[in-house]
Amino acid sequence: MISCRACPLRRFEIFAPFSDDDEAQIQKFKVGEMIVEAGTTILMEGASSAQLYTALQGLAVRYKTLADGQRQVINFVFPGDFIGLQAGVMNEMQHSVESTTDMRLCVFDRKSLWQFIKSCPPRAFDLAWLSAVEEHLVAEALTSVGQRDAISRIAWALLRLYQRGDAVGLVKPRGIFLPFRQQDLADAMGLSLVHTNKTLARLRERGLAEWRDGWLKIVDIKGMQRLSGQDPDNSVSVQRPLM
Amino acid sequence: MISCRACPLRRFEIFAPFSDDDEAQIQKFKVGEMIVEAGTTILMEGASSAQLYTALQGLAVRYKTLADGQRQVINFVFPGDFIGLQAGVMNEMQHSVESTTDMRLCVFDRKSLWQFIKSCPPRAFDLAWLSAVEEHLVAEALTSVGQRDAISRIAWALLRLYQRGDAVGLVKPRGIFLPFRQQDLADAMGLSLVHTNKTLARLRERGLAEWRDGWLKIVDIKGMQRLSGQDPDNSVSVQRPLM
DNA sequence: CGCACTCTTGAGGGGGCTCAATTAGAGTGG
DNA sequence: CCACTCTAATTGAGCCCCCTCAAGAGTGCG
Repeated sequence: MISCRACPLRRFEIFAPFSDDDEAQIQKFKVGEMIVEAGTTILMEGASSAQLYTALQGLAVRYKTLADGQRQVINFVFPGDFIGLQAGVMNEMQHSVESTTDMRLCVFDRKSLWQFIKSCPPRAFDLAWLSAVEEHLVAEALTSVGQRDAISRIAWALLRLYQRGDAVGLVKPRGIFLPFRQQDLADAMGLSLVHTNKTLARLRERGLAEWRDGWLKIVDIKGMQRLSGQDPDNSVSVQRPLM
Repeated sequence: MISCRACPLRRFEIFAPFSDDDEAQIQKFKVGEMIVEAGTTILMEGASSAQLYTALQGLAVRYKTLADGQRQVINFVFPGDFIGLQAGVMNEMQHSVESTTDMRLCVFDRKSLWQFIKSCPPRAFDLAWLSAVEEHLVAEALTSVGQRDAISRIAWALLRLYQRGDAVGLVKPRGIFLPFRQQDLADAMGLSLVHTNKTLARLRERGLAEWRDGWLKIVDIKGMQRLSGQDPDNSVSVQRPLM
């Protein structure tokens, strides 16, 4: 088991720096690691999980399922994301989390969350911080889905995925490997699978971005930013704590 | 200035109970009250406010503005809602807050938030809790906007507004007074003003709900729940802390 | 009385939907 | 080694929901 000190995520500047004391506290809170295969349901809507997690490696999808089987993808999970805060703080998850790839997760015990907070109040602040960042991301998605047409939405989503991956070192020379299905992207942006597919083709034809066989390549960043309505100045991702 | 002990919001069961000690701590954190007129911008996107607020009376709208002037309403603000957590925890608001009616707000000093957390760990936990509830509400809106058609979205929104108002005692025999504009509802649900208006008319004709001159009356709750895709069992709102 | 704001209603067009069929790739088992 | 199955991506056809444009009514206010 990797110690928090040696956690490879810590070097990325998107994460707020740790004091040695913070580190010691969080190390005590950590109870182990978990490895799951692609396609595993890590947390289930309505469940009251005994564990909370931080994603260390791999990708996942957070989604809500409706009575008629429709699915809304709330967000994509990247390394460093804290999973299960809702269950920890309210008593029940309001959405499910399913791994898209094999994953390695840092495991925390829900019961000791309270103890953890008492011993280290500043970390409670971090919990709120994490949650506020999460809300911000969901609000941005809502804005995109509510106000923009298909090509802008898809451009926005691809750009966000790219930036989030970049912040945790996932970008390689040939692009970034994001093995989500087109259906996941469609369910995230409130579009049909068919129209998502056609819109991806349009982005390719217009020389803006390519996403084939899981590999995403942003060809024209400026063009993508313009299309997605993203402010180039504000494209720097917000810093947030790592638990 | 009303003391926290006498706060009229405390009696509503949607809010998690206070211990006397909690109350004393939060009273120290409170620095005053603020009255604003309808149409006031309380917090501005991009700003780093020195104050945080809890709405005591009146209604407001949280929204993001896009470069081209489009607007996405993220959520509606009801009494008991904490405003400005983003500014308190990240350094900048990611959306604006504008009052729809005259409002009375409880004012907290941002600088002392840190002190408050240290002195009262349980309340630090509440901050995370509040933030998680807020994220949940936004995720629900995203689900509605992303997956449902116009009439379902509007039905969902009206039902949510009604339930949220009911939880803080705003429902009168003739209904609930919600003086938002149709444009606000349209911007919240990602619909045009025109289509929102026509959809409201359809809800009226079908004997489901009426919203005229600011007064909202849910005529057929079961029908509205069915239409909005809301689970009747789950319609009870989640409990949350009051700051 | 003119201006501004909000709500309302009609008309026409298009963006994104559903239905349907095809291709490609990965298992799986005989 | 090849049928068979299953999943994911792709492409075409037709249609409808919701968009925009436009005009009008009701209300409050300077």
